[in-house]
Amino acid sequence: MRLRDETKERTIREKAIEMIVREGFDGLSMQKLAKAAGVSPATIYIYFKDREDLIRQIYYDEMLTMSTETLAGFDPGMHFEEGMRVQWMNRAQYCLKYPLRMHFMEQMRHSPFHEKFQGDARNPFSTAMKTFVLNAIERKELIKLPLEVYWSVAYAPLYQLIKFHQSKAGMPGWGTFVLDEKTLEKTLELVLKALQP
Amino acid sequence: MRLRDETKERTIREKAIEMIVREGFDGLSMQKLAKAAGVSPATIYIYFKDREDLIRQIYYDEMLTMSTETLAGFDPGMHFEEGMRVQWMNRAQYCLKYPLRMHFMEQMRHSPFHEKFQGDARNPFSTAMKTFVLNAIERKELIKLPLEVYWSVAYAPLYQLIKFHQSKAGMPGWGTFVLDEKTLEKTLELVLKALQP
DNA sequence: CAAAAATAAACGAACGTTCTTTTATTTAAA
DNA sequence: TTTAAATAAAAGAACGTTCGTTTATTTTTG
Repeated sequence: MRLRDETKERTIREKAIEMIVREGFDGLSMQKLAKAAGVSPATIYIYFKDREDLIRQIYYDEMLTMSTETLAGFDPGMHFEEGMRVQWMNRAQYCLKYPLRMHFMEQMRHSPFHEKFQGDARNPFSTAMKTFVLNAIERKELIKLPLEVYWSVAYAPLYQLIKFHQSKAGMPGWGTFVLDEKTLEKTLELVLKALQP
Repeated sequence: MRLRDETKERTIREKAIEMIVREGFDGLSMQKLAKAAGVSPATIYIYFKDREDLIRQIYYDEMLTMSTETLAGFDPGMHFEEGMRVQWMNRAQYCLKYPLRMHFMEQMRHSPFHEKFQGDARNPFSTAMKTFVLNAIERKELIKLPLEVYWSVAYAPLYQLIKFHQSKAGMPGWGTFVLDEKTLEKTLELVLKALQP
């Protein structure tokens, strides 16, 4: 029995992410990917059922990593301000540490794949988040509002900031933008001001 | 001389948007598009130089429409709260009126096409926005902050709310979410609370 | 040696694009 | 008013290429 070379699978996954980020899903072809990863096209099919399965597996894997890193040091029972700060810093760190993977996820989230794969995903992330919010509302550390409104006000600004940071161009006509810790902290304070009673 | 049938070009554009929204850029093939629009593949090349030019033209056109509708009834000299309200309502109306086009733009914005096409676009939108913000800061109706931070706090929550509204599934494990005017108004008030001195 | 990994080569299908021909419409000479 | 040249739109079929995937074979290793 010959054992699988795990390096091969990792390389395939990494190169796939690179290709998708650089050229979009359009640009991800199995033959080009094989060449980029230094394997035969047929080898890819040992590890992945087909092209869609490849994308799906990368997506799920990244979803899991993201959830795990976002929840590091986080407890749904935390006080609101502390919990928010932990999450903001975790998310920011993740996005800035793995810009490629982040780009991949962003592209994923806005493509038809997202709805296609959504149903299958089971993550402990949502429930933790829900508990955290309900706790905070009950303690009167957070105003009473629908979960979607909370989510939109609490995290959308963070992701937009990160997108500004990562886009080399910045807003057209604006200067370049660098997201430092101070800016992050200041923006978080604005968001907290909006959400606290 | 035979005249162009303008219906043809419009149909091609519409079907292209539909295909991209339903199947992603992956799913947009010239031959399938031709069939969907009821024309010959060669006809598409009368109106568009090539596949990329097709996407680019649809993008620019939609960019323009979006800017125009967002700036309707808006004046950079407006008071902050009123200006924000006008922009929020305009954006929300646009997104809810043209969900397909909105989806197309979202997909566009997160694909490699965005950076590719960005440099060429010239819109009066950015300058109007910049003036509005600087005015508001000077009048002390808006706290002093970088444009990117302002943008992130002021509009990212709105777009996230709209995305929730449009996704049939909602957050996994959450109920369905419908964005009504009251929710919109309440969220805007939260954002204003964050941004006003 | 048994068995799975890995490959090279090839499959039909679909891709973006173009070539050639036909069709519709305007122009203007008869 | 008729008619034919002129021209661009539109179509259909085909181009060579690349696509995702499979088959047949070889290589590696428990």
